[in-house]
Amino acid sequence: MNYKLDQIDRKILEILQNNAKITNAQLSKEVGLSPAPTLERVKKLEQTGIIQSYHAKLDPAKIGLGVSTFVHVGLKGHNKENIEIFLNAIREIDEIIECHHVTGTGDFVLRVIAKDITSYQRLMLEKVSEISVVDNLQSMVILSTFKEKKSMPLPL
Amino acid sequence: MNYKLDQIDRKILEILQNNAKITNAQLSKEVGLSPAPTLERVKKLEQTGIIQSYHAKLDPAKIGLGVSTFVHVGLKGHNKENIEIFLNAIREIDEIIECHHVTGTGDFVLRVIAKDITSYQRLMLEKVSEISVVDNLQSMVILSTFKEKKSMPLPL
DNA sequence: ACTGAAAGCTTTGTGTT
DNA sequence: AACACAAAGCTTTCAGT
Repeated sequence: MNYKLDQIDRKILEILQNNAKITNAQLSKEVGLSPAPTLERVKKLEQTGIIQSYHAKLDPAKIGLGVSTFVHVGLKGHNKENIEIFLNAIREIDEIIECHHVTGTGDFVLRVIAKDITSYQRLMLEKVSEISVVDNLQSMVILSTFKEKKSMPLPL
Repeated sequence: MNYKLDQIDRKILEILQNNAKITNAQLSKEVGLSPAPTLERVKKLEQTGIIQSYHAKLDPAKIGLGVSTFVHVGLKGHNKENIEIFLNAIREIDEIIECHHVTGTGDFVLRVIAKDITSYQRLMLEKVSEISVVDNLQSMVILSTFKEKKSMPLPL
């Protein structure tokens, strides 16, 4: 499932990844089309699912979320049942904002966000460690973030 | 720098994190205010920087980006100069969409996205490994993503 | 924080190149 | 496909309450 995007489509995608709130009038100017066909292209990109959704990005620090981490999780077994148990538990925990199944030493990588180290520690001890199928945990606290592109490279 | 948000502000933030394209009219209905004061609150949240930006989220698979990874990077030394050299090199590489300085075994965690395993391998071998201050690399390929919340937990 | 009105823009549709 | 133009519908702003 791969679509043929021309140069204009790519430009639209690049712009909307970085600024979803741009008006269609402005967007059309930047890509060099008139408003009508520009909007048509955006609609098509949405309908085909190339554009999945639009999100506001908040500043974690300003809403009292000072701690952001990656956590490597090893499970006690790699069978389907254990994975299901783990995922069901993960789904219930609001502070876990991402959960990826990965190759390598651990089985899963989590992205966790919390108010401070104290509440992070309590979260990990009381909730994540307590999941029956969890064997081992390794936390990496993010000290600072140097790059956080909201746009992906568009190939071809 | 922390702001006092009431229940309505939190509801606005929650909604906009999940759907930045909602109209003000609809948003005002969902939070139970009329359009004018609702818009005022959104503007204030933008001005204070609590809302940082708005982004379109694309489907990587549909634009031909099949490989997404985490990479742990260890540097040859933890001094300022080496870190600067590393960050300057990282900034130039489009496929690296995130770079975090973290505690733990490695020094940095990267988020990398590429067309396929072949081009990923070439990217790592020819570009990332070649950075003079890089000592060791460990890639974890994301097999699947089970949770990817675009909204963070709002404390209090 | 609300209502109500006015201005401006977005968006849609038609006909044309 | 894209354009220009016009019409309809929102969004947004600005009064006054």
